[in-house]
Amino acid sequence: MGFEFSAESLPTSFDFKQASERIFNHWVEAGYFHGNPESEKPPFSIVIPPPNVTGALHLGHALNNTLQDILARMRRMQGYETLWMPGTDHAGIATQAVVERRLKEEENKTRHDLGREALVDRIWEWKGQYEKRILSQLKQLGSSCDWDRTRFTLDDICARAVRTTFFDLFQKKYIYRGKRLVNWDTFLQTAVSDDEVFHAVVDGHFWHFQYPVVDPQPGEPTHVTVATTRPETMLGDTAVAVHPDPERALNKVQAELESKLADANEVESESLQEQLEALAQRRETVLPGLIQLRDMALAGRRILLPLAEREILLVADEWAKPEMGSGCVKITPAHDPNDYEVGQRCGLEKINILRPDGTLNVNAGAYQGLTIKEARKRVVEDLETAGLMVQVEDREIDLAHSDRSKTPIEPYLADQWFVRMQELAQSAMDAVSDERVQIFPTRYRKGYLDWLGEKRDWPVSRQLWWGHQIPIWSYACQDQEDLDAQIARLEDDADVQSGQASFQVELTAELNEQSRVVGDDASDTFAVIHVCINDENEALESRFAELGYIREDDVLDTWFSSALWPHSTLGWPEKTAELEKFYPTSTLITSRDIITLWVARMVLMGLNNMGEIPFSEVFIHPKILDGYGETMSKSKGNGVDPLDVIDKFGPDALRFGLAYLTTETQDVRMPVQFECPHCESLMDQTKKNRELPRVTCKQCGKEFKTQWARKEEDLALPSGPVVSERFEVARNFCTKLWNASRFTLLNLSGFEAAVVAEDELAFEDRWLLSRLSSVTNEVTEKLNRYGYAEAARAIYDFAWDEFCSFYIEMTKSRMQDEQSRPIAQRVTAYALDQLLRLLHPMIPFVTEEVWGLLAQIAPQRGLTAIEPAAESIMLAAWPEVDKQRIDSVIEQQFSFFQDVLRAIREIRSRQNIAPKQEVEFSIACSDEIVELLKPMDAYFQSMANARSVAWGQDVQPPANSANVRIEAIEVFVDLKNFIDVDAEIDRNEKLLEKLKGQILGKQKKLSNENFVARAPEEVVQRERDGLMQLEEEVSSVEKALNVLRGQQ
RNA sequence: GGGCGGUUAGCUCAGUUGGUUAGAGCGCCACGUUGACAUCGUGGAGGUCGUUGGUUCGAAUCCAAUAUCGCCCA
Repeated sequence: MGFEFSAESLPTSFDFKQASERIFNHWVEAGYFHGNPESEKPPFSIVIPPPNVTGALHLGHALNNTLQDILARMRRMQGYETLWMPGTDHAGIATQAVVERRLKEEENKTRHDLGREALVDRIWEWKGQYEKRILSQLKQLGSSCDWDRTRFTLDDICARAVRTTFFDLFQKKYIYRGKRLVNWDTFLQTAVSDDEVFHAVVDGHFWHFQYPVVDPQPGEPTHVTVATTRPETMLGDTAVAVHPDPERALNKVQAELESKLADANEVESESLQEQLEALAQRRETVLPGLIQLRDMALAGRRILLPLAEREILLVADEWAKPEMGSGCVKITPAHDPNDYEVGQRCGLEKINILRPDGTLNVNAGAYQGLTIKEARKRVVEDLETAGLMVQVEDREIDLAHSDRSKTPIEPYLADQWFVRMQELAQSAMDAVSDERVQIFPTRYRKGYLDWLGEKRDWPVSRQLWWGHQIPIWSYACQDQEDLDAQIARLEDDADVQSGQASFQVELTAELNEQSRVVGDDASDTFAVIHVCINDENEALESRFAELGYIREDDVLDTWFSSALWPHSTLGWPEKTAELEKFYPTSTLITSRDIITLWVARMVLMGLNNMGEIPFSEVFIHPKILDGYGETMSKSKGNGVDPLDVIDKFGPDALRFGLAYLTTETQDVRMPVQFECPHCESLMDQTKKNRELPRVTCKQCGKEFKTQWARKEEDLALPSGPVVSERFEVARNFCTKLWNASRFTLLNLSGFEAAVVAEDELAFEDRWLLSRLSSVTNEVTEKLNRYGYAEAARAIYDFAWDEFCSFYIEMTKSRMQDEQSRPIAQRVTAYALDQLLRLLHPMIPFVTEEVWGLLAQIAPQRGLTAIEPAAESIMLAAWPEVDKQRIDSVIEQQFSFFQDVLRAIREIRSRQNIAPKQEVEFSIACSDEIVELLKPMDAYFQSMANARSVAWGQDVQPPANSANVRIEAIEVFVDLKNFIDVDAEIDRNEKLLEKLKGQILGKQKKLSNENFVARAPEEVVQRERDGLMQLEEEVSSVEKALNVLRGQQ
């Protein structure tokens, strides 16, 4: 037996920088990450929530992927054929916007200067760059994805799945075209989604003007007054609304004000009082008029829209607020979301007055061709000229802006493709209701079900160039004859008959009748025929093009392709071996903001395409917030790059730290710091300094750059990474594990594997094995239920407090002893082996490294059976719980030992006795406990430098002593001449006070008849026992005090 | 406006079905380096569990109201 480790060959900390890449490459090359569809093992599969290629990964991604990897690695060790499918998402609008913005910044060009093809090429370049970066980040994290299978939502395989799905839905008549109010960016000429809109307060005006009533009867008002911040929209007005029951509405407002007044303070009540008075006045002056107008509305009376000289309706709708302004409101359904709703409720026409570029269209009459700004000016002038302008107020306006172009958003009615959700949504609701799909934590079910329950049709068009172009070719028919001819031709078409293509007719007139949209181009079209083609088929596509069919420009919502992810990545619509083996997938791990956008849609698409749910469990994990409770983001500057954390603390520390934080209920707050690149000191990030391009270090006074650096002089500075101290715990833990391993390796010289018989085990061996079994059970169960933090805590506490602080300390003497060494070595090697396996899913790198080292000196090991160590810890079996080993008696006994040890240490500490100074102690306790503790005698020596002098019931305190009582055990430390009497008196007096307080509390409880009568017998008994115990303790403290006082 | 969640030590978080006067890590204080580990060891100080009311013999825990912060939806 020649091999042994030397202290020199094993550094005192794990060099992750040197080891990570080597270890990871080895795993990849050995093919451990590969999911084999031909395997006989039971499957376990996860699809990655594909990170989008807009930018690099942040800490939220690191968390998401760590959690997936922990499960994947555990399942692999448990003998499952595991597939973790990686990939990225094209993220239509976000990615295109980033590239367009750069194009503008760097070349001062718009996408129109480049054209569709060239722009898309640019975006592919961007994608290539960021995908590479993202995949590299995932790999540095240690993600055990099957990298050979990496997919992208816009690659050929995914594209085919999208095309097939769209065609299927089209055939099922789930796809239709309709109008929808979108956030229109007139600068970029595209719709942007709600979350790409920001609101900013700007200075504006509030114009009040009058519309004449058509044929007013005697006693009726001749005009109604309306107000708006956007006067030009009046050209698209189709109604004026008044509240259907203005009196009731005012009563309600009054009641609310009064109830507020009831419990308002003085300052508030003054203003509330004023509001109430104004309301009362309003009842006098405004209410009668509103009631009259309401009646006129019900009678179907009309208003004359000035300038346009059109008659519009007067309608009754709750959107009108009788407590505000004139109580009447103009309605422009095609250009305001609230008015759109009113339009839907009241069946109003929706008149679009805008062109995509933000100039006015033919519906604006004389104002056609003007920009919005010009039109506003002219409309205001013309209303003034007509004597209809009543008042102009200056007002701050909360205006929606496009995040992309920073220009104001115009609500705009646009053609959009929709997916009909009635049946699809129901199927996805059923899957969760009957628990084929389980969502954890369960509280997220409600949001999922509520959202799907609305069954709102899904608008899938995006006015972009980057994405899956909608595979529809449309033909506008001029009249019935044209339509009939086209239909006849299509019905005869061989490709239509063979199911390669499918068509739908959209009758424009009918559609316009339904929603009464007045557009600027639709009026002369009789009907539109839409043809959908089921696959990339250039011949077929160009044949339709030649027939005058025009391809839809828009692309599909990114979520459309992500919705197919669990089956598209496995090769659908081909019937692949992968689908057969790994679909449905086992679990989905994601964050809560996309439960509806993504999770719900995967369920319904999985059911539609595969006839089966895409996954049986969903785990929703917390979000990572900064120290102020704000979500981390690049744009705020409070984001942490996982690579910075990995660089500073190592991948294992990042992973363990994240797992340790993943509790069920809470989001994670993570205060972040800048690390000064000059002196390495940390500086708290504040709301102020996180926005600066350069920051001055408070420690050394030197400057460093941040992510905001743009100017050359800033960029020249070294960069200060953003990190968080919260990973220190995890880093320290990894180092602790490394050093415990190091100790073990150094003490395994001459190790020989052999079965260890039960009676060969020392007391502490049996204790450790008992604890190990309990912890194995706990870790396994917690991870099965996504209890990451609980599992991490359990294994952390065991490894640190039990394995290191006690077991290893106790083996130190055994390792020096020829006789006891072999058993101590075998148990230690076994325990370390098991501990490494339990930790491997969370901290794969350091465990793999130690595993390899352990194999050098203990290539075969085990307790009841000797087995050769697997070549990699990834191939090692997950520890089994050995229930036989769990021994509560031993654990109880061991805790007595720990208590006594702690008591001696405590006395040493409070008496300020130098560690090198040996002390003598005696223990007064029952014979049974003596029997238990006496075998541990040597450990009191080695772990507290204390020598026992007396044991048993008759032990009397030495003359100069300090004592600690633990239940029925009293520990005396003989202090001889170095006693600090005052310190002891002080401490005993404090203790006495505390004990008396506790006794008082218990006495009070027990003298409460209700308690004795109603509380369960065992609880009462526990109180009685506790009281007795306390009284005994008081008497020993009093005794000790007497002795001490005698010595003063 | 609706839904969900948080509020426990200076900081970040645990706290099973209600049952001894509430725990951890970091930070703080004191002491300590000849050999696994100073990214460490030993000991200590530190909390009327957001507020108010209720249920109960008993509430951090259950109920109601309220404040405040966050997220989602409209």
